[in-house]
Amino acid sequence: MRVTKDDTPSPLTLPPMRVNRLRLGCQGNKALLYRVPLQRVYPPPPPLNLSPSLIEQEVSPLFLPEKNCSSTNVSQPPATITRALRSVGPVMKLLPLSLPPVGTMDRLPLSLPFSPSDLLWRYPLGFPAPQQPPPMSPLLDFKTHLPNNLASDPRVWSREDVASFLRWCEREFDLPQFEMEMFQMNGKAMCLLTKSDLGERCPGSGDVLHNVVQLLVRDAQTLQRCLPSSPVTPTSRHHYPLSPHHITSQHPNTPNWGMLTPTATDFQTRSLVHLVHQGNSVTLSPAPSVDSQSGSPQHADQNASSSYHSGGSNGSNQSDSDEDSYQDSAPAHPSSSAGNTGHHATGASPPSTPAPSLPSGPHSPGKDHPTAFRPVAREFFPADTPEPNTNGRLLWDFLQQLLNDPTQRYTNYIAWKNRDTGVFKIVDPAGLAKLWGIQKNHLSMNYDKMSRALRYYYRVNILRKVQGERHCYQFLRNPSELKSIKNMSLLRQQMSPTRPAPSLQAHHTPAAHPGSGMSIKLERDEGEDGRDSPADDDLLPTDLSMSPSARQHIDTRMLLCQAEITHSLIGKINSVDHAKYNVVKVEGADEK
DNA sequence: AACCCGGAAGTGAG
DNA sequence: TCTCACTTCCGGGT
Repeated sequence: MRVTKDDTPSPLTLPPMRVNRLRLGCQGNKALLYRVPLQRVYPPPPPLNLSPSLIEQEVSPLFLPEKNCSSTNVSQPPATITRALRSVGPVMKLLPLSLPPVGTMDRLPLSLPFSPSDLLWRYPLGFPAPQQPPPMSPLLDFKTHLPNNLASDPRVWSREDVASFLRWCEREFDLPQFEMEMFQMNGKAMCLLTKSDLGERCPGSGDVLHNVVQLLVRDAQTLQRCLPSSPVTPTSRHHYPLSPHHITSQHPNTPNWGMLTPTATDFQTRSLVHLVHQGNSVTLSPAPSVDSQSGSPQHADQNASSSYHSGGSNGSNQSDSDEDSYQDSAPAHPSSSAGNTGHHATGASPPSTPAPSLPSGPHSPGKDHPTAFRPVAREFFPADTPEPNTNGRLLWDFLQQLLNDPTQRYTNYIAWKNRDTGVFKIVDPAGLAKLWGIQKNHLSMNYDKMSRALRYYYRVNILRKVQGERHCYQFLRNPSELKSIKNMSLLRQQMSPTRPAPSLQAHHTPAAHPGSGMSIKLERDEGEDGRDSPADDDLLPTDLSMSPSARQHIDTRMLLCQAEITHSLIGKINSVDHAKYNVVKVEGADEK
């Protein structure tokens, strides 16, 4: 579904903006938003729906301590405020708030991607937080399926609660029966068990259990930070003015991509289903795309019969980010800066095309505001899956966005040669590099450097060089896979402190998951370019820093296990969510 | 000369 | 402090 600007402000992403940031400060007793010097601002800033006035109304009473609030000290946000805001989690995440780069426009070779007024909808004034639920993870959704008697915080569970939880886990995750004698402990004690502890107590299920517990704990901690008497404490479930048109959810039959996107540990993410619970008039639309259903993402290898482009049933190869369906409202036109002859398509015009909803996070303005600031439902990966600020910040994602620009404004820089196979050509290497440099605020970027970054993608099978053709590369992953790469990367990051031990659960096989949209392939690159791409490359899809030799020492099983666990968890979450969806679903909402 | 490759070290954000 | 995704620089090859 495409949404017009009126409907949904498109938090744009491309190209980059270098703008002043707003920071929260205080003056006297009042909170202020003030600018801080030019900083790098990435396209999808987690929108913060704060306005000075509202901050005064809503925040000041609770968050503004008298101290630190000097009328003269406007140059730095009082740490207390910052902490206070941080303490409520992403809902009140500071920054970046983009403002029109007043004094910096001239430094922008590109026209701004949006007008100041655009910022109003990008960062609508208003303070939705009061009724906004705290950051949720998908787990919070399935958490509601915990046995009724269980508190959300496992640390307060009694011994009986623990037993109840374990039984529930057995059911929910198809785990082998736990030996209850091994869990004669209360919840607090259980939470203190390490992964290996749990592994010993329940071989084969320990890591799953550990992950679940840790996620619950983390959520509980997050909630604890959010709930206390803060103005952001959710007070109503009806705050989200979600209309059927603005939130899509996953069809129960839809592969897990929509739900998979938010990593199980992404606590800045609320699943769509959660939103469904928040607002009771949510229609899940549009119908899942073929891609989403397609289950197993396909590679775009030359010999792949399938289309690279499997991700886009609408005919556009939507990158993961594109699947977020964003579009810039008025993307800067590169041409002006990169010395290209690019057409000024929409320089000052409002987005005429559907606004891609940024992975701006669950707290994007759209979800918090009734009409004007609603997030755009993503066509293939429904609005539940905001991705934490990765859009446009990853090079491949950036390229995808340019390539998939609906109005083809960047074809002077980069263009598909064969969209179906993911082959594209960098038409203007220098110009593209410049754009990338702007995006990353590395103004000395050139093609040499950018191409080095591209070459790192060979290693992880995201890209390959098209032999014999200058400036031609090929995406080896379809959008779904790219999304999974991102997810896995995020998950890996988030779970890094508790990475699973290299144990492979017997029932977790590294096979593709039919219908899940996720497949863990051990496909080996044809190797025509001789790159080192061990079979497990796919398993570390985005770990660009790892040397090939180091990669060879990676315990593939561990990775598989991790992926499987992740998949299992998310799949469970998904299925639970679906079940819940069936309950909550608005009448008349057609699942098909 | 431009492109392409990949090693190595550094950077900055999270 | 660590990881990740680059960035920067480079020597070498085509």
